[in-house]
Amino acid sequence: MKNSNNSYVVLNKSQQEAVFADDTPMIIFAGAGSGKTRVLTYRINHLIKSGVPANSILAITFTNKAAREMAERIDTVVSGRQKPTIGTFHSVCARILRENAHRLGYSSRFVIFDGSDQKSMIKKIVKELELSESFYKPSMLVSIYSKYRRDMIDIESIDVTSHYKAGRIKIFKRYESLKKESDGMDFDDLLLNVVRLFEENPDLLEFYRERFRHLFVDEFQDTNAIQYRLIRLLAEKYRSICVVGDDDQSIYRFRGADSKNIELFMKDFPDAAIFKLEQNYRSTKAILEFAHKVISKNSHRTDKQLWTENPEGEPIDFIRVGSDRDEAKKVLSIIETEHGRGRNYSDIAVFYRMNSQSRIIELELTGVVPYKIVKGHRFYDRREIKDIISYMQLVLNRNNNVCFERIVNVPSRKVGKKTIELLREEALKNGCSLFDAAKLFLKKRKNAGLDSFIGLIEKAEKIGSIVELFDYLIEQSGYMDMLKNEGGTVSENRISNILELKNAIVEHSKKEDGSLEAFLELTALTDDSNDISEDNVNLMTLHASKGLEFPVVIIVGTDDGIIPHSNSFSDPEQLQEERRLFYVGITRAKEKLYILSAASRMIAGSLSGFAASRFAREHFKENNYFYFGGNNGEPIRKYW
DNA sequence: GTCAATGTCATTTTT
DNA sequence: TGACATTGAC
Repeated sequence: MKNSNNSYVVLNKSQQEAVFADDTPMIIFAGAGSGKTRVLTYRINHLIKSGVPANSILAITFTNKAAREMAERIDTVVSGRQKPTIGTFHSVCARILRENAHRLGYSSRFVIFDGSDQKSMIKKIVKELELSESFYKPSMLVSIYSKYRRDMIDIESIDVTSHYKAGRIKIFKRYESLKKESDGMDFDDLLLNVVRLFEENPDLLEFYRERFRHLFVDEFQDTNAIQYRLIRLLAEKYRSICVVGDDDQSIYRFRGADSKNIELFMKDFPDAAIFKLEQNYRSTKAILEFAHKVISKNSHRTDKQLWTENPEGEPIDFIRVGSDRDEAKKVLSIIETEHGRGRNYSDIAVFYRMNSQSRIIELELTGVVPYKIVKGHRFYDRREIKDIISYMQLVLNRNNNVCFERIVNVPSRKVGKKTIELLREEALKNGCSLFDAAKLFLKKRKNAGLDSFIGLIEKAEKIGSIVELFDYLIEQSGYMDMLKNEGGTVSENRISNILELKNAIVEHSKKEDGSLEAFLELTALTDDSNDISEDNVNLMTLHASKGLEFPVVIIVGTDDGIIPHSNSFSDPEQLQEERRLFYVGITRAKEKLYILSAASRMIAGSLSGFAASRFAREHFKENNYFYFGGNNGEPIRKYW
């Protein structure tokens, strides 16, 4: 077995202990870069070798990318045709639900609504109920509701004494019924419904306990209450469960992740064997020491100290410049310097706290240095892609009102607000979907555009091959023509995105389960499967950097108010999470780390001043000033 | 019903 | 800054 440096590796002592431990509940505390994926895959291979059927193993990862990586490393020679199930919580749950949707009153072709679907649904509901749009903000409602559901709070039980709460409850109820009507589930439903399914159907629970007799959970510190409940349900009987985590890398509290699940696990499985992986194989001593200084300021950590046999390495450069523009220029010059020293562009990554920071950096890099944004927008979130996918979803399930409304007038068929309003009334009256309402409507009134739309979808429903269906839809709907007529680079981009989607469909159709349903599921749950092959500088948020590593890392925006974000100032818990986020970013670096800070930047259209981040000031003592160094951006170097 | 111009508002992180 | 909604002219 080779590691990522392409040298032959063996397991160190603590790794071996974990890999070959008895099949009892176990928890592995794996520090950053300590080879946890290696341990996980070795252990899975070990189980298979010792006679466990590969297909009775379920490994849950945090991202689909991690799942793919792990799948590649599972020893297929040993497992033969059987394969372990590897996926994220959401994709595994979706699979379980497809097999049993009827028990919950869904069809097996139910649709998955992602975050932006949720937002637009809520927005529509607020309008429909004639509530104040400035008060009931979709994104806020989505997150409040998600929290309710994660905490398993029944909205019926909430007191509605205050009118704003009453409004919310109304919205949430309507949202629930809208989802049901459309035969759709959101991300929370995927998890909740599986828990419900298991708790209400002991036979099913038995079945899946048998099916997934051996459990592995990666990034355990980022599981939420429901996910933990699900794991416990499955694991209780056979108690073959291995969880891997690092409380220092818990950065998804805002999404309900609770590193207390680690304590809970140890309480629920008091006999769990505990392993610690503390040797780091990734970073230089300089980087690791800096990382440790940053994270050790947090309280309530499980005690551990990473160490490495790697060389001391280059010192960390802390660079403070005058403005965000200068910062971007500095990023460019660092990239050019590093590239000049013989590094590939793909060896370099730039991390930022928020997506909006990427723009100014892109401005400097475009045309000079090749770069790619790692899931800035997910590919499947792009407008043209969502449009086309909506077409396909509607073909699959004509009750999907959300999709119907999205595309009935794209490209323009002269079906505007007024017509849709009429269709809604019709649908309400007859208790049917918008699609069927449209058919009824057409019996009474002429509407050429709507008529052609209905015809388009009904014809499409008869097409068997998904590739043919795709071609039919983009051509006959007039979508391609619309883009071609628009002209301009934006439209050209959209066209090439659609062609890329076609590639994905062609690829998909060759797969074992090449169905349209399976494809649509992929689009809802997949993070960008972006080609790693090309030589690009990687740009991404700190969150997106988790699980990755790069020889050179540049962290920008290390200012008080950005990292840590100003929203966290008042909440010590939140502040600790920001520190962990910074720690995650630092520990991605293998050889060289640059920390950048700017004294002023444009935020939301206005210029504001920033002090260097407290996380940096603690260590780079020379920089106790609000502003220094002008625009020259000479690094302040710190040697340890 | 469409389009362009103007106005308003928000900015954390994501499966 | 720019995404997005609303307004007003055709």
